[in-house]
Amino acid sequence: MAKRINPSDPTPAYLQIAGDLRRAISDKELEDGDQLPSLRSLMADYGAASGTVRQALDQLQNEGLIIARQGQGVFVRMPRRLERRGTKRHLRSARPSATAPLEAEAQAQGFVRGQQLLEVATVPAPESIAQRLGIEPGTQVLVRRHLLTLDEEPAQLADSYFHVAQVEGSRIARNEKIPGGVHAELASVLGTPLTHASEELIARMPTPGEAIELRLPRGTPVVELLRTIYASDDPVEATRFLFDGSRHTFTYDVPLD
Amino acid sequence: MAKRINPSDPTPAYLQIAGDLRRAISDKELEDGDQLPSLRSLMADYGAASGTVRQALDQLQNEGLIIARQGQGVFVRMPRRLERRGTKRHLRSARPSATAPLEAEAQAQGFVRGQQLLEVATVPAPESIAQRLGIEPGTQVLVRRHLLTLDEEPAQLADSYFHVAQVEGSRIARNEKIPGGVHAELASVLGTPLTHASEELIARMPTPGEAIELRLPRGTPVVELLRTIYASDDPVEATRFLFDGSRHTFTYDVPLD
DNA sequence: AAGTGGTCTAGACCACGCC
DNA sequence: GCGTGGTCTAGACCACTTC
Repeated sequence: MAKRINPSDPTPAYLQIAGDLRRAISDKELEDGDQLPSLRSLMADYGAASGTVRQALDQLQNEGLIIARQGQGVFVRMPRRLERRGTKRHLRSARPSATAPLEAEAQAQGFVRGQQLLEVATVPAPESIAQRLGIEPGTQVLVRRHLLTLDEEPAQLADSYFHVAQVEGSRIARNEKIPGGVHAELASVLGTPLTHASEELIARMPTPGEAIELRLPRGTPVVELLRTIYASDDPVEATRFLFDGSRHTFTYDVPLD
Repeated sequence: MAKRINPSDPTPAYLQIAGDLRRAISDKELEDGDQLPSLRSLMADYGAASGTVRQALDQLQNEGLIIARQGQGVFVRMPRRLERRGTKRHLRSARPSATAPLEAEAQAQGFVRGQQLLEVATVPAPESIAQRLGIEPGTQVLVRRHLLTLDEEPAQLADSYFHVAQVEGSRIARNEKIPGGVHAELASVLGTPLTHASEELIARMPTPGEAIELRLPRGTPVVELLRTIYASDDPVEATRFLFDGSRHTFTYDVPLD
């Protein structure tokens, strides 16, 4: 490693230090989980003040390359990603109830997947949901909130919204898991199959509240995904997903012509 | 605004300051483009040292909420997003040459879209591309590199890779724009239509180099999208897109059953 | 107790944009 | 010239983890 600041280089010292460390990581001198030199030893190595070295480490944290753990040290961080298939996936009105397909998919990729039903409630529809369900904002809707984990770590929030009139009295409106899956249940309650869905994704930085819910370290973007499910062109479910962006990849099939 | 640090609150002072400013933004006291109080006036307001106020502003920059411009001030930042449709989009082997569909789409959304062909070259295939084209890494492939702009600002990089044998001698291999579009040309060169594509997206923070190429302020994630185009199950093109995550949304249609 | 990262001070000086 | 943000110092003290 360079361990020297070049004063004739106009690059700020903290970026020179960050650059040295970044190169060490991309050259695999330091790999996932490895500990970086301590803040104090970097100060000594480079002859820099603590604030300067901190800036360098902050920079790399914000790039998502390292994670600092108080009392322990600073470590390289390169999490694996779960592939989420947007097509030919789990969305089937008739579903083999052996093992849930999402479960199997995660297992095949070597993850332990967990799912918690956090809440079932009736609430006024948020703007983005109302728009997609084709109702006025503020109309009462039923919401089922889930938290999903990968390898025991929170990785995804999913809030699914339904028209109250369509699901009241059904298992969907009760605070309990639905063994065959919500979509099979929804199709059966409606008496028509679910025909298609549309998905809209954006990437952004999390709000502080979201960062806490998903336990996101600095430098981790989230992917917000809005999925609308239709039965014969009528929107029957709208779900707002919030994914840990560092631990997912999203795939879609696109037919041409 | 609060303008006061509560010493009995265990929340660090810089997060209290950031919280005050964040609330002002989300409550629309400060809107897109508005200038925040200067660093020095915040120091005076809160009775905090410069470093502390800077930490607060850094925090908000990393959330993508504000942008600091040296010599000018700190401003609220909420850019609009271009919708990129993953389905029924521009990918047609026969394409009406009136106005390019992507162009029309951007215009309909009120953006001025620009496109530059940066380079056409033959290079060894990067790992991720080789994998998707079904060839050995390092095999020579033809690449066409584009930079796309929205409202005169760089917003997207796109590197499209082709099998050398399939495109040599065609207009695709020459350093010039292709009026009817690359895909119509590719289908005609191959003598078969393009049948389908797959897209894989990840969200992450940019490398410093990428941040410069796309002129990304701090707190802006990128979306890296790998698209593979097939003609009868044979991969014929692989493109690596890099989007300014703050200025795009991605939409897909998902058929069910 | 010793070592780690996290916060904060009270400055100095630099670089940039605008009038 | 003046006001803006950007970098940096040389510390102090706090919070957390490990032994």
